[in-house]
Amino acid sequence: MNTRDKILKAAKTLLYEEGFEAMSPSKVLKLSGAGQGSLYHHFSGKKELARTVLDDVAEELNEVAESIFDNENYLPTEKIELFLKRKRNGLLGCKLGRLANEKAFRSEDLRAPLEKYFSLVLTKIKRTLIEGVAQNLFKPEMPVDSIAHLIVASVQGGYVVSKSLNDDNAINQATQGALELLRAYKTEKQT
Amino acid sequence: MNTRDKILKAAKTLLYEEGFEAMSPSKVLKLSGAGQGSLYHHFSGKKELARTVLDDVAEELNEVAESIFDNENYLPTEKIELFLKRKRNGLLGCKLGRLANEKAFRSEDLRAPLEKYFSLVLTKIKRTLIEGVAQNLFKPEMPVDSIAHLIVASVQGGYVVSKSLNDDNAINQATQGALELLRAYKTEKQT
DNA sequence: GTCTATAGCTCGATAGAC
DNA sequence: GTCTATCGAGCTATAGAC
Repeated sequence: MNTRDKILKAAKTLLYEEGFEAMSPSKVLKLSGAGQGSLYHHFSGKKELARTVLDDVAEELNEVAESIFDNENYLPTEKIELFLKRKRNGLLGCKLGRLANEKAFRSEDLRAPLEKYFSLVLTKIKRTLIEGVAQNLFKPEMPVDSIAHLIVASVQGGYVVSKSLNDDNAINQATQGALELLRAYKTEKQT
Repeated sequence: MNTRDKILKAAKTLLYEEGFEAMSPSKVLKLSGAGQGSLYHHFSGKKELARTVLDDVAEELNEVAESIFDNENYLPTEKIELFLKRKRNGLLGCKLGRLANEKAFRSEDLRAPLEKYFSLVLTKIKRTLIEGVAQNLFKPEMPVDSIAHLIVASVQGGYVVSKSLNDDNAINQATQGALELLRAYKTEKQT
């Protein structure tokens, strides 16, 4: 692995585990094994390094979402279920959502990967719900927009509650709750 | 207002607006107008200052929750509705939940106020749901534990999504979604 | 109890040899 | 392209006058 990639890998780990503010260039360089100047040879600074990492992370998470929601092997109802039933460790957190509260993410350049990912996921879920209604799997009165938001929020909020309670399972209870509630919007066509 | 209170007030503002890491003692002192030594006369350091502020914030938020869930004037269904319909500005964030992802909050001493508040709220919501079932307002098959988690997560996750999208209303869509889904668990006794 | 001065450290970033 | 050395600024905390 070349120096640039080693730096990116170290930055990715630190962004996930400690966040942006705590990811100091010196920590990145120490973890990557690279020398001091290398970071500023490959990147204009800490911000650009983080942005490069986060564009990559957003792409990864988007591929996970695609593997569920753009997969023709599943029914709309199954897609929603698969997304909500993913096993998540609440004490780790979402690689993007965990950063949303940091001061630096009020600026467009750092927030952009978060906006891109959440927009995409919300769109995919909304479309899936609409398809479910069209296929008579969900009841027609389903408010797709607000329910798409709720589904995403149940994951992100689950992480927050898990971390606050130091309970890795709180997030799974939240997504389980969303799943239970959604059942009521299924038609009799369902098992 | 005495110096200690001025310092607490400034720290409270900065914790809410910028978080713990970004709340430097120098900023606190500048905002409060107090001199350098005062902070360390009244508090052992930055951590104890934050803990004092957060115990206070947890108490405030708990009083809000009590005003809804421990109020005999409302039906259980109305209590849940009031909680979910509170107008929230998604770009501000929860004074406690916004801190959950910071590194310093992995230690017990800083996390304690967050755990206390979320435990209390979850307990109150769960109890309210159980009362609702007992009064035949909610259907008996309602899974109260996971739904209580979902309700809290819809708020906390709503803030995360709002900040990520820079959309102050995303949180209201998420809580609205929770409300819509809950409707299906209401009995015919409801209007 | 409040102030000014300053310690020791780490931050993000730069200079310049090789 | 990678390294070592170092900058100025801001960090958390302490010393000591009043």
